[in-house]
Amino acid sequence: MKIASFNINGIKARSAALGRWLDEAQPDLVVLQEIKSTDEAFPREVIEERGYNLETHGQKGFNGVAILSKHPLEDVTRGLPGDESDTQARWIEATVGGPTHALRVCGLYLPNGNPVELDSEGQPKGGGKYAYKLDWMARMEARLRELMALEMPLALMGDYNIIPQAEDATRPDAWRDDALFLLPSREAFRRMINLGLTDAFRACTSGPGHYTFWDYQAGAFERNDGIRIDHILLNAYAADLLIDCRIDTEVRAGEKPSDHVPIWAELAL
DNA sequence: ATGGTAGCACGGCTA
Repeated sequence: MKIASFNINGIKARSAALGRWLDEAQPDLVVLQEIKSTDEAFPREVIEERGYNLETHGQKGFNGVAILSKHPLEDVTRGLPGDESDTQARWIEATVGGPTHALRVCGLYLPNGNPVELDSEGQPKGGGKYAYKLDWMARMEARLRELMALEMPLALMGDYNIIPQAEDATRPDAWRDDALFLLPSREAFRRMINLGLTDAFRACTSGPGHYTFWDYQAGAFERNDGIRIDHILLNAYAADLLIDCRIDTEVRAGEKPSDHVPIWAELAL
């Protein structure tokens, strides 16, 4: 089973590009981020006409996530638990059955967190975007602790807005004080990894020069000035089934591309 | 310090 994550940056503007990639890559399951659409306005045709089931968790204008799958999706839940007042659409879960095992999938769009606002003590300012990011990550860790009790394969994938290490950026110095690379961000990411998750990409490929995002501005892609912030994390049941994980870099050179490219993993299930 | 680009939706926010 080939599973993938793609920050589509606006599904209405990206239907053609998504269709081209689906035809080429033939994934079994995809989580999308930044659909920037309500559920009602989502252009479902491009997905459904290719034989995918579709579950959306949308929002007007910003954010929004979705799961598409050739196999039926079961036990779909929407929203990250832990804060009833949080109205941002950034989390969706579903279970998909393969020939041999079922897989629990979480599709996530982790908050960006910029601008970083700190108080006089150097702590994230309450109500600010960086505090929201760290609060959201704490809630994700709590949900992950529940999911780790499931004795079945688990994949958490999406736009994490986290640069895990310096080698995951062309110019790490440029990101030193950015919410994507600040130490508290990377510590919160590592805490989740340390609960027993495998970074599928790093299980298959080491070294610098592998990115999933290039800014639209200043010709970042042409200069290969990128960052690796879209990740597929697997629990041990899923990591034991990992065959390969790759980034579809060439998608960024296509017509009217998203600023992110897809990342996918092949699992033996 | 600014401006550089893009999406949504039509003004300004988000990234």
